[in-house]
Amino acid sequence: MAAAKAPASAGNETYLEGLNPEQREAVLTTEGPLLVLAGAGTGKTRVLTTRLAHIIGTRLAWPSQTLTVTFTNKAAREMRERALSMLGEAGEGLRWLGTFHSISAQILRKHAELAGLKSTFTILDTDDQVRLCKQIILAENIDPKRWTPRFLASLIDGWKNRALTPGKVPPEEAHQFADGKGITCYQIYQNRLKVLNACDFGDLLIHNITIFQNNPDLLKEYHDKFRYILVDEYQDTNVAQYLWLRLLAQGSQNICCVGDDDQSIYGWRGAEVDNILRFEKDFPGAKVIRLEKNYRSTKHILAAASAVIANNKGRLGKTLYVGDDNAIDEIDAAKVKVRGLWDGEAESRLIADDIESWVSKGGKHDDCAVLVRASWQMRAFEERFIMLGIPYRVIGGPRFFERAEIRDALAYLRLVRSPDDDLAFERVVNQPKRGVGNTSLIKLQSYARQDGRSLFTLTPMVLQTDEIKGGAKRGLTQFIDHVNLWRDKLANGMPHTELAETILEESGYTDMLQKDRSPQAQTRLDNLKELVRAMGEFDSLAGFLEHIELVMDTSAGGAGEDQVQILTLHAAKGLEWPVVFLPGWEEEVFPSKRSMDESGLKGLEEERRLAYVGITRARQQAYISFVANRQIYGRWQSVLPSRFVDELPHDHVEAVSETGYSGMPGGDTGFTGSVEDLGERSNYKSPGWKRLKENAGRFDTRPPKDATNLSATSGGPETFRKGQRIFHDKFGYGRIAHSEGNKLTVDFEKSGRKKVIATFVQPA
DNA sequence: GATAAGAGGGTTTTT
DNA sequence: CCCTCTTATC
Repeated sequence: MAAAKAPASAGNETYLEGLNPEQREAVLTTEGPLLVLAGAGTGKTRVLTTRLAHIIGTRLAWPSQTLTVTFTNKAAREMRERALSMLGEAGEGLRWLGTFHSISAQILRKHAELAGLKSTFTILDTDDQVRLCKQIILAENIDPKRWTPRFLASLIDGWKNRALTPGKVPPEEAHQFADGKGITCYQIYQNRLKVLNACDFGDLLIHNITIFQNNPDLLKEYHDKFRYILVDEYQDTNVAQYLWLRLLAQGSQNICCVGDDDQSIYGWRGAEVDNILRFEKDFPGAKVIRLEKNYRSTKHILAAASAVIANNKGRLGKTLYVGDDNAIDEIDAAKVKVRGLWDGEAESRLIADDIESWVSKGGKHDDCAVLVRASWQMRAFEERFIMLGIPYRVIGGPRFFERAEIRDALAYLRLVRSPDDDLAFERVVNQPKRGVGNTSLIKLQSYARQDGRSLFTLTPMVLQTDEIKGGAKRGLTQFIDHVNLWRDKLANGMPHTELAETILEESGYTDMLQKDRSPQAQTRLDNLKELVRAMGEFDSLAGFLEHIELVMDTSAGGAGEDQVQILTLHAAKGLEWPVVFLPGWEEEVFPSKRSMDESGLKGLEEERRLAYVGITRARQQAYISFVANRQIYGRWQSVLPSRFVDELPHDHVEAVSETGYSGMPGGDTGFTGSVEDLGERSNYKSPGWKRLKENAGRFDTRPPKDATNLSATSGGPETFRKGQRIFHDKFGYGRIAHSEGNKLTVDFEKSGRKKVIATFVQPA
């Protein structure tokens, strides 16, 4: 971009072409609170980046005097890249650009003692939290089956999202858990964290808030430090984050938030859309500007997304329109395609084919993304892509840092750095096996509880008594000695990667895996090597631990390669691609059953916003698909098309049934045309669709093993027509020979053989 | 205390 | 279906 080289103040103007003069001035006016309400693809991030560049470029503040907050690490990374490309060297030193959590962690490290912590505190992940909750539940004699640790953890999380410390939880809510013990557990939990010298994600913000509230002088320092505050995705802030921002913004009042109420998709994590609706009240004198001109997508994509989101009540409401200078020639723009298929395999096959043909026409894999509702849906695509050799990258997915071996290695490192970290101690004290079993651990824990000291500091004293004998004693002694030795090495300046290797070697962990002949063992060793490699990118152990505790991000490698991206809808927010595939639009999958069970209409509306986010990720072409049968958690189920499919506007959507699935309107005739043409056949009125609905859940429609690649059939055995042409991966093209009873026989052209390809079983 | 087999429970999204 | 936690047995 040419603007990168131009003087900052002049160059930045070119980034704001779509804004009217008044809006442009507001963005570049640097005084007072500003809210930018911006629909999808209207250049939200660009506005924010431009403002940041303007502030720095015109020397209103040094980079280190600006605070820029995002929600995801990916967004932070992107923001930094964009700012640097606009500013060049002037942008060096954007120290306070990051996620809410990473920035508040930085601040907390500096003033940890004000929150009763040491600056080496560890940050617990979800798994640690749940384990801690379990211990508390057991200690309090609560039935862990009736009141699960997970539930307690989410309850506490919810309170922290709303900035409720144990003293502030409303009494009626305190009774939600184990007949009123909820608040007690919360209190114990907090006390335990203090002893462990640890905090969880929520604490990072809560501690910040308390420290600021109790130390006005310190807060004043931060007011002076942060002269300009910029916030991305404001609609996703929770109460704690809002309070944190308000405290920091009290000084300069120069806070600029951008957001879109239609893209609020983190309600389950405590996000309050209210924050954005209330902005003008919270920040008196605030300017509000609206961006409604979309630069990203074709009119069909926009129309489809708008029509779906229009079904939501309780939104600010805005009308997006297509910029006349959009890259895509409007005349040639393709409609959004909606496709019904037999099962998930057919779906992944079709999508893989589409990607191949896109690439054969000169497109890149990079241009394509598959956006799913839940990560279990990713596997089908991975399998197909591997089979065809399509390069792909999973973003998010099963997380590297959540693997057992990685967590073990990290626990060793944590313990070396922070001896009070009991959770780390418990995790690795007998891993690999050292003869320290449950009994010994319970003994140690009861002593530790009495003394109020950590396991690690207390164990040497217990070892001097005869309380623990034999193998357990030997194991513990060796363990303690090792950790002390490693700690010395760290203190004496051993490089952290070398330390990690030493620990893995001397603890016997590598040995254990090498002796393990199971197929996973090699992967685990590889993962550990990868971990050490990743550590090398940081210059200290502290820096590394800080990073992984917060980031837990696997997307580091592989960026920039030409790969199809597979990710969840949540992870896709803020990103865009020319071609976007949106599979799995079935009731109970998307909108997700769980979300609707738990949050009813509110949940449904959030799911719909997710659909809106999904569609608007596409620049040129969006493909929506649903299937008749889906394997969910190992069980075959017949499923219905999502209600969101029905909400799509007929004028802008093309219904395609390339595979002869008669559950799809017109599917049994191989029809291709507009949804409007299908008229009354759509909206569940087609015979196949109707039957699907009636028979939902009644048939076990699993095809026999040798016909798993079946790609053309219908909603039930009686819907097959003789002579109907179908395709089967293994046997090629064929025509239906008989549909008798519950068996379907096909005549295959290539082999000339008749074959039973599907058996329908009606459960008793 | 270690190991193997069995029962039971939970299956969304993320910092 | 997969993973964890519990129980039984050595």
